[in-house]
Amino acid sequence: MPSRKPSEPQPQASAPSLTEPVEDYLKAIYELERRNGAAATSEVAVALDVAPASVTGMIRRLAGQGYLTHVPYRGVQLTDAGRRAALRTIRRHRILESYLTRVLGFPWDSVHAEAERLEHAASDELIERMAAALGNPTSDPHGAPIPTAEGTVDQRAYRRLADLAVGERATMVQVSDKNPQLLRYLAEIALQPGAEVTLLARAPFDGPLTLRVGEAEPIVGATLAEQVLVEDAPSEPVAAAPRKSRSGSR
Amino acid sequence: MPSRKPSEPQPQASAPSLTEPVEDYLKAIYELERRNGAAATSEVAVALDVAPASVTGMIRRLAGQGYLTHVPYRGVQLTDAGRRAALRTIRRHRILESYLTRVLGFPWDSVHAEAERLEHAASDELIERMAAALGNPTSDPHGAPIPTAEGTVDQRAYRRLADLAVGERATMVQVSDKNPQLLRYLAEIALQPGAEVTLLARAPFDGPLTLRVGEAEPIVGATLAEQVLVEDAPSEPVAAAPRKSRSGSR
DNA sequence: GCGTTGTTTTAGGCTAGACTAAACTCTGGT
DNA sequence: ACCAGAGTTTAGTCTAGCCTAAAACAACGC
Repeated sequence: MPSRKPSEPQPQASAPSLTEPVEDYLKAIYELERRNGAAATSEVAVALDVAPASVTGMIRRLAGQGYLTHVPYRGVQLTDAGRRAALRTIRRHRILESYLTRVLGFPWDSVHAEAERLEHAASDELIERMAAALGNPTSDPHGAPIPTAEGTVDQRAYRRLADLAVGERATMVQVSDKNPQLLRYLAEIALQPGAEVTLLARAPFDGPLTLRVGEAEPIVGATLAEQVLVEDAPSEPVAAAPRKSRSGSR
Repeated sequence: MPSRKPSEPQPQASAPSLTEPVEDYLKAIYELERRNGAAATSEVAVALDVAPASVTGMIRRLAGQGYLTHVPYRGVQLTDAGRRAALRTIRRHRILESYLTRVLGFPWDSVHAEAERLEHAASDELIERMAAALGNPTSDPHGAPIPTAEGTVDQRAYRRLADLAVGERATMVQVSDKNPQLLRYLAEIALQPGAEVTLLARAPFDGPLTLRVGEAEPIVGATLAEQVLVEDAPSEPVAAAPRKSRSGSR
């Protein structure tokens, strides 16, 4: 029977035990830093739906605890400790999403919210048992890479569906898990990780794109195409013979 | 953005969304009320490991929100709303315990702590999917009855192992989930829900009891025997009559 | 080089939930 | 019938995390 005296400074063995808000801040800062090189106060505020002043306050505390460095008016960057904590949370989130969809049959557009709450409550033991039950997957249902327990992640950058050249074929690899409507629509047109997709046509002025996914030829907006990441399709069995190469990819 | 005025009696639409501490208080009060008829401030304080003064404060707030009635210096009792909320949390807890042991292979002595945290984070959807995956079980791994989603529970009272007469045979049905050491020991001697147990001898003055469980004849202390609940064994060792009643309420 | 604009920080408050210390109330023993 | 001790409540603080309003700052256009 472990005696409880929760008000004392803990032995700090290996359980700093971050609060939910702290885990959320670190996770959000990690993602912003990945995308933009650094995280601005206002960006964090938007990501977490809190006032900018609240972010400043939290940031000062986290800097004091060694999770990040803050140059006033310049932005924040995670320290190694901060990055480790963020990746741990992200790992939990993605394993939970995987388990909920693959084992419990949740639709892929509803697992984000559920994982967002469970990631703070689940023990390492539970997470690793779920991972094992899934055969230690390397990506979640939306194609996002799952960090290892040691804190390494696949950092590959992918092209956007919007950047394909007309006629080009690719494999869908990833999409953000945060927009249920988008995810439901993608499921409807069968555009999910692993799916083969060909860009058949592109209307001018950022207009809609015509795709081929399986037998169907859905027409999607540019906004959608910017959110879907793809990688080069494995060398094609039969020639799709793209001849009208007029725009350089990239 | 929902409007804010959280300190007033709310219209009570359908999303009261209790906080973790509130759920814990209601659950603890429910259990104490079941056992003792009413819950005393100090009992709640011990159960939740907080100071008695903290309990008084929380109780005043919960009374104001209509979850319980409080007669100063006399104790508290849950209202219907309070009882419903408590049973919801207890249902979640027990379904989680069942899922963790039966599906994810957790040992039965470690699921309590895990469920204690997850019960506040899991959605109804998740709980019901887990319950369905288990075939809607009616009791958890420790034999505690699982309330239905509508809020009814099997309230049968059982005898304690300590109260058997020498020579009497019974079926083990239930034990508290809160003491991991005890649970580990019970697993060692195969004294788990469903096990047949016979009291072979009892030493005087609350001394140790000699049991028969399967082939073994473990000797256990009176304290242990007081925590283990049993029911009359199916009449004869031979001929198991078809018995199905498992849902009697009241 | 200076002011305007937008971002960031400071200052000051609020709530939930916990604490300690002190005051109050109930009850049981003599 | 009283009064001492156990149990309970009040009073006053504390911390985490959020808020708004106002001040400070950076940076860009002219």
